[in-house]
Amino acid sequence: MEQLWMGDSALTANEVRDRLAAASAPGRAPATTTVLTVLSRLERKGFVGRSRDTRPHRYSALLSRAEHTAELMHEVLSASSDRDAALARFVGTVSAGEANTLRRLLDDLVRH
Amino acid sequence: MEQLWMGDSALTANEVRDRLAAASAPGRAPATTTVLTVLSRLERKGFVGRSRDTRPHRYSALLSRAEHTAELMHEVLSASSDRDAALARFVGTVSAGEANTLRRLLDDLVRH
DNA sequence: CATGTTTTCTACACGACGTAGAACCTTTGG
DNA sequence: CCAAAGGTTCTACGTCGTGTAGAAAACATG
Repeated sequence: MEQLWMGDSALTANEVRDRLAAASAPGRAPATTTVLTVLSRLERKGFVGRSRDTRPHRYSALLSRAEHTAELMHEVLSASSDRDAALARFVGTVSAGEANTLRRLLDDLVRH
Repeated sequence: MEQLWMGDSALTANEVRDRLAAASAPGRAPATTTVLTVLSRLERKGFVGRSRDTRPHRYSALLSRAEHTAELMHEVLSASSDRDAALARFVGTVSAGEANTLRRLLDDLVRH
């Protein structure tokens, strides 16, 4: 359900419904109220924000997809008692390409 | 509920119950059947294995805590459309100490 | 103010989970 | 060999998150 956030930003409930309808199978088009319910719940959980002043409220993701993923990874890692061991296992199973990406990222970190 | 697995390994349901009782508040001691139910569910989900031949069945975690955490991190990462962006965000928010840990781990990767 | 649009309220089904009693199976002391 | 003790499975209930949406309330506007 979050997929659409990460795409653009600040959409109305109806725009979201339309995109969902377009993206999913013909029959699987959710009602606007459904979208609004989900949106409200996501707002309560702090995942999306909305402009209450404009009339058709506009919703937007508070965190980008990447940020959200990174935050989740941190949560998962924090839940582990031995963070270093978990990191080791993690690094030990990334692809070669991703290992290189990580190296580059860490190098960039050094130069502030 | 998994915490105990990661501690030792191959425990009976009663041993698990005892440890839970010891570890949690006095009143909060789960019944043995509760432990067995949870254990069975975890087995069904592939998180724990059990020796069905020995009479008090012995249960053990199939993955260590660290392995499990690493696997979860990979799942989270895989759910992201832009893995590199997510990794970048992740690396950008680790502590300095963990950044060093990562560097060391990546270096070790090179020497097989 | 009537009508169409937007949002909130309320509600239901479903599955995951913690919880555990009842019933069933196994072992073992007598 | 059998009954009691111990272990395991079956069944079940309450709670929670989530997808779903109708009914009702709030609004904008001609």
